[in-house]
Amino acid sequence: MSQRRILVTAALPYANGHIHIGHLLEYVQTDIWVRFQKLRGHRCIFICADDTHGTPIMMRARQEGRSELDLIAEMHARHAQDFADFQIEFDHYGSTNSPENRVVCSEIWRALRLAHLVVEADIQQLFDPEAGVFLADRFVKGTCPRCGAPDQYGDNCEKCGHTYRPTDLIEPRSTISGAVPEIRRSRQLFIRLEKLRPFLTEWTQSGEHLQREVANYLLGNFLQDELRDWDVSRPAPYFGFEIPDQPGNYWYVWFDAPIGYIGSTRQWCDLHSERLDVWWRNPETEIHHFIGKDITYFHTLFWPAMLRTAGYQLPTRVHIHGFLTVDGRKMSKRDGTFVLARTYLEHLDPSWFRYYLASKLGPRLDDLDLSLDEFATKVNADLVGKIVNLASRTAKFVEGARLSDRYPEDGGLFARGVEAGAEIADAYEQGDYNRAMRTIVALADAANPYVEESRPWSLRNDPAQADRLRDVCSVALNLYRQLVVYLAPVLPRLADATGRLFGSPIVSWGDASKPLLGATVAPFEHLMKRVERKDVDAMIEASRESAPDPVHQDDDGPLVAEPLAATCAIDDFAKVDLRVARVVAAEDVPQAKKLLKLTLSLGGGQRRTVFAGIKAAYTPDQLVGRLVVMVANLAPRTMSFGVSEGMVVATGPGGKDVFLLGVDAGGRPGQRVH
RNA sequence: GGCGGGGUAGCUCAGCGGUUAGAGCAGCGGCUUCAUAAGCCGCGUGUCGUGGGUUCGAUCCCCACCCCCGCCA
Repeated sequence: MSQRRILVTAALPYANGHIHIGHLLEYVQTDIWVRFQKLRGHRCIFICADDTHGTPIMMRARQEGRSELDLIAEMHARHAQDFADFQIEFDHYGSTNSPENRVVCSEIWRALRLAHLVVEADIQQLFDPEAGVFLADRFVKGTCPRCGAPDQYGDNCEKCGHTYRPTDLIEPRSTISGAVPEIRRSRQLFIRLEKLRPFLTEWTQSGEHLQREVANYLLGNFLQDELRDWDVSRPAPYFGFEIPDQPGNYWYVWFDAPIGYIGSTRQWCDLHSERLDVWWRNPETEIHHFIGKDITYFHTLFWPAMLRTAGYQLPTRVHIHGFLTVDGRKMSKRDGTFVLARTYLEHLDPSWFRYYLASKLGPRLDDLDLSLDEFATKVNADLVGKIVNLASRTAKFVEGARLSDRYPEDGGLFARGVEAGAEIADAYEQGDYNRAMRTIVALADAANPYVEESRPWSLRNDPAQADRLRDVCSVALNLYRQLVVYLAPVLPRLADATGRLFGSPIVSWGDASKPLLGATVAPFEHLMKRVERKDVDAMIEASRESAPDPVHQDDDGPLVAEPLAATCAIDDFAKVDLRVARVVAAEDVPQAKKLLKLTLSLGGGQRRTVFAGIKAAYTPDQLVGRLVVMVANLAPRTMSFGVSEGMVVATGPGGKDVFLLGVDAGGRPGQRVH
């Protein structure tokens, strides 16, 4: 078997959120494949990175009052820790916001320009006048123009499935500020994919680049008709890379994200004195992308088009998987099935999850169901009951002693395991992990009766049978070790522990075909715990978000529009001096569109002048005499109409929908709000 | 609507032209007691979605239909 050179990627997780078990399906799947290839002795590197650009990152950073760089640095560290704790081992985990990535983006961009694939066009887009940003589809909500369902996103209606443009929405609202968006024109840059349609048709339909159903899907849905131009620029403000030959415009996050595969490889190359071209411009290198079905066309149309144009090697294969469901349903925060990686780790062993996924994963893009009952029974029955049990029921009989120097007669069990190795390897190679697991468990099913019939627990009572006892245990432990070699891509921790048990680490697939002879057996350490249903339940409970109030059916619109801020300390809160104040005078500011001038009394002759943006919601005479809450220690601010000495607090999305906070009966001007 | 995938034992699934259709889990009975209440043995008359067709022979091929699921920038 000649050594292959293989570059593997998993999709770059977005730096806007934490890793959850749905993400982990992909990283575990990929990590297993990579570990398998390495175990087989191939040269294989696993490259990934955080995907850091785009409007959601920008908005979130803004809401949290920090820089984008600060946000993505924190997420990078958290992601890396979550992955490491799930035993997902990258050769390099970079960031799309790196100098290396910018260089590769520029280079690919130049190639696209040279190939005359970049065109300009004016488009109409919704713009949030309050936040000052153009609104991506998912930042606009409104009423579906076809079926009238309220509260639908800007791209399609969840109720009737109709797709439309955000400008088609009835009564659109920005989910960022709640403002009514304006339609603005912007000049943007597009990639003319249509020119590459013959190439893409050929590439997607030939060889083993894609799963058959994916190739059919592309042919039926996209490649049949003229390909639309792909909008790859975004006007400022945008968190990303500015386009060198188009100042004030940025590459759309989906342009630089896949390029991150190359950018991150480049960082790895610099760290390891490797040449990028060996990995990305060499037909002898295999490139494998693992992705979820939701981002299929980015990786099977746009990405090959970019690679082709810039002279990079095309993917050998794009491995596409389905989504993770829990107990047959979409992950849901309310059901507690939207489980963060961190929450899982607080309750359960990551090895269990890796094994469960492996036992269910196949080469196709079906969704994978995490049935919580099955999770517990499968792990307990297969791993603990059958496989690990082979060691735990025999190792202590030979603790501190040596295994036989010649492999004893075992009725052909070990040889059968060697033979099965080829099929197991083939299954791993194909991504048919469930077949691999079934084959491995079947070997364990054959090994346990051997122990049963050989009765080592009886043999140890008779000193004359010492050799026989050692032989029986040598067989059982070698069969166990053989299985662990086959499981090593899935259960690296178990492989490590097994290596320690025999003082001989598992380093290659070939370790499964040679019995370990004469090795000294170390004191037995527990290899794997059973899954306790109560721990699973506790994890679900910890993930559950409280059910909505049964009487007040409040929707999640406000929280979606403005997610909760980061935790602050009580001292932070105390810095803001909120006071009850009485409005003693209120007058219109004719030159201002939004403002009223309020005179507030804090009692005892203390007066403050405050300009409040509530003109659309209140008339002056509605306000005079009432109590409001004001920020009393806000630094005064000079406005063109005078100095504002604080602010009144209010809620609501803005415009006419502004609601002042009141004070229940008994509150008095000057009292502090605690 | 179009395209794709699927409908096999109570549950999860394997098998995909050929001997009486399989495995795991669950259930029942027994054995064992080395092991983390683990293990071993035994127990399945299932219209292989429905109706036609091809064939010596169909769960497996062909046609029609029914039902589920996914996708449709």
